[in-house]
Amino acid sequence: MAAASASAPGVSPRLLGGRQAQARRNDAMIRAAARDVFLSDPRAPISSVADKAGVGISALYRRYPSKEELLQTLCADGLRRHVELAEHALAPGLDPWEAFAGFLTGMVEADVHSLTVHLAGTFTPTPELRELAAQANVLTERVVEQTKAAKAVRPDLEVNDLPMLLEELSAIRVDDVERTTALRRRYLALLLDALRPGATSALPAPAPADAELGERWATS
Amino acid sequence: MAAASASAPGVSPRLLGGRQAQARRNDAMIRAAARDVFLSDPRAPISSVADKAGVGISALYRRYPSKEELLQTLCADGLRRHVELAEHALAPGLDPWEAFAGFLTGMVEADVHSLTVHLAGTFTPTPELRELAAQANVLTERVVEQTKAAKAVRPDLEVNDLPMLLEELSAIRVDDVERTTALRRRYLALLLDALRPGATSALPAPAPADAELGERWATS
DNA sequence: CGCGAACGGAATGCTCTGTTCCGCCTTTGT
DNA sequence: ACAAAGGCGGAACAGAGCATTCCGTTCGCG
Repeated sequence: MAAASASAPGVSPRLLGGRQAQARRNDAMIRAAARDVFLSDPRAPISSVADKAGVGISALYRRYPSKEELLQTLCADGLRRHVELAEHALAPGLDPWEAFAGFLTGMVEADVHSLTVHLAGTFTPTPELRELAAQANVLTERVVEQTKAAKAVRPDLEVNDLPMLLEELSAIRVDDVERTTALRRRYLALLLDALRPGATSALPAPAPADAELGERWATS
Repeated sequence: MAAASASAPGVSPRLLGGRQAQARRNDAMIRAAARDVFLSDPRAPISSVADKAGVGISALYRRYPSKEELLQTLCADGLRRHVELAEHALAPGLDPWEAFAGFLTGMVEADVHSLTVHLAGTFTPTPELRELAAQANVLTERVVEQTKAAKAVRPDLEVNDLPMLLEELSAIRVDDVERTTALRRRYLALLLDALRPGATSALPAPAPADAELGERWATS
């Protein structure tokens, strides 16, 4: 995944168009590379994205006028995924616990938290971003409410616990990406065991307040 | 805690010695400031330590020849605390679960993980550090073994899970330090609920291997 | 065969930091 | 009372890291 296609002269001769095809391929490579790189280090230099994508820096700047816009794009992608997952969990007919657990699982697998909250400090949010974030917030609240209403989680769990729990899980990280996912699954399972209703000890402090979560995504 | 004592001329006239007393006070201030600062950001500049301590940069460099040595000192402090806590948990006569839970609680309250693992990337470990780390490792293993032998934790918990779980907990962080501790207590309680033995789901992936933990503290 | 979109990657200018250095102030020894 | 010396504050220095710009090159297409 280092630098394969863009530099070899005769490789894969015009399977698709020519220059335009490369451009479209580069588009995808860059998106993917940016996701990978910034997922593992939100403050990574833009050159490492170019390196990972196997393209030059100009290819990057041709598409995104600045690093900030690239990050905003990635963040928006993450928020959209967040919304999707919440909507799926709210679909009628699902087992409440399965819906809730599936929501968390999806959030962890897509590393939505890293894509949104971790990136949030590194650029100024656009109105669109705020809009998406507000939407994600509302839907997430609804998911938690639905689950609590069905008594499918311990009653002392609050909405604002979720970002913190996701923060915990996204701190799990080893060099290998797939192994990281596997490990996160392990500790998510542990977490889910603790969240199931049943004889459990009382939680010793109130859940995070909105302000403590950084209110990066104020509901405004 | 900004800059109170060091700059006002007539304040607190020689309550203790004179220059030597200030030096000793600075010593403590600097240690504490460094702990606070690097705990909340392992890559913080050294000037922010000086600022937080309310002293100039020279006061710092008088004591520690370089940033690296300061970090090494802090890390050693953390490891020593780690060893203490493990030894305490191994003291005979304690309830196995209480010993284990107390160990984790102590590790979290002192933020040992941030002091050791998080700092570990930012300097080259000294032999003394390696020695301490090896000791901490061995004792921690013993704590887990003791707890598992007493069947006081779920059987699928492994020693190498602990660093990851501590990593999770040290990801909990808000601006206010005390509130951070309180929140960590909350999520530690959640975690302990999941660790207690009982009807729990199987964990879906093997625990971290030594190498995956970064083997920063190789047992050598 | 020539035009121009798309690139690669060096060059630029700026910011951030570890470390050094210099002049000042306050004890302390005589 | 005075001069030397320990401590100190903070400006100055040097170097690294990075976003962004710029220029020469490549290659498909008309």
